[in-house]
Amino acid sequence: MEYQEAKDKFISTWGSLGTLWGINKAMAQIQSLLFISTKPLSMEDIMEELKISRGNTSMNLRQLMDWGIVTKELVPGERKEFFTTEKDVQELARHIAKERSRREIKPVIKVLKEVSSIKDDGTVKTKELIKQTKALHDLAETADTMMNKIVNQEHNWITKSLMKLIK
Amino acid sequence: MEYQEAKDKFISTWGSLGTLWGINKAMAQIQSLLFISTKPLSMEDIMEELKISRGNTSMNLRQLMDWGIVTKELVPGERKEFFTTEKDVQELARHIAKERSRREIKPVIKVLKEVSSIKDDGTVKTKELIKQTKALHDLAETADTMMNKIVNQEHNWITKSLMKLIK
DNA sequence: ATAAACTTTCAATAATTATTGAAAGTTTAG
DNA sequence: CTAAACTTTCAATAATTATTGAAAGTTTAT
Repeated sequence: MEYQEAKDKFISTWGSLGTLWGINKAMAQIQSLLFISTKPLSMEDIMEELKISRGNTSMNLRQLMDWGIVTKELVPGERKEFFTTEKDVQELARHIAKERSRREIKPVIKVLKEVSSIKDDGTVKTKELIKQTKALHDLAETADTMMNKIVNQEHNWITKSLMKLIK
Repeated sequence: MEYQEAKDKFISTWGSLGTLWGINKAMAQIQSLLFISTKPLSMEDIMEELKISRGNTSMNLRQLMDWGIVTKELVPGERKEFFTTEKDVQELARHIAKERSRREIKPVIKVLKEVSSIKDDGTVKTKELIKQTKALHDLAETADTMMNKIVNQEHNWITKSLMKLIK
């Protein structure tokens, strides 16, 4: 496999994985492109490489910046803006996990808390609703806490310790 | 908050969270409904409660069965089929994690492996592609392995140990 | 065997989500 | 100040994904 083929394969695979971390295809592809680029890219570069429109590029870059995984770079002597993504996978994972937790998981945990706290009117169905949503709440909260802690550790420390623990 | 309101809130919230674990709205809502039901439900029951068509119900129940989180129940003396979902959250999480890993994460890891194994032609951009996809490969593999192991443990054991470790 | 009870399939349609492109907005150089 | 270089916005459109409903298929009771 040659460079170009490998590059295309990476971008399209990583792009389609976007759903897994809750972002759309264009966003994921832009991030991929930046991730393997050896230098900051301009909007022009990105449009050209991915064959997407200016508007699309602009909107998705903005979202990537909102997620905190892409930043504007000022290149001296250049008028236009350049972009780079976080290059360290560990740091990238940290940002993504933190954002997903904030945007999606925490709000759900809140609802589960509310629902599981309704007053027990003594009926079987109410008891079941309370019991099951409570179980889900506890699971979601534990998972969320764990994920955030794991992802905030030093890479080697956590991998080593966990692997040892789990093996 | 009364039972009905709490129930509706739970079903719609959990339903919209479907994307987080890679399933569609109807699928997630059917699963939610079964999850808090005190008895197995028929297709008729589900259609009625969620106001969705017979076809939609049938297709989504099938998918839930493919995921291994919903099973057919035979009710003696009844002609139609009844459905139940896994009621234990731990077991539910295990199934979901296992399926997602198999369907989405493993294939991506495979591609990352291929891409990161292209021959180094000595150019800077090839070196960067190899380096970055390799880092991503290692991260994805570690995360996948960890997730699967964690989710396959006894509930209390893992929660206690991990919490102690991470605190 | 056949009719009723029930489930599945799938082409048509609806709903949602992503993308374009051109106009409006902003910044900088001269 | 103003024209050129560049970015953002957003209504229109395209692409994708979900949903319906009725016909076809299957199972069971008589």
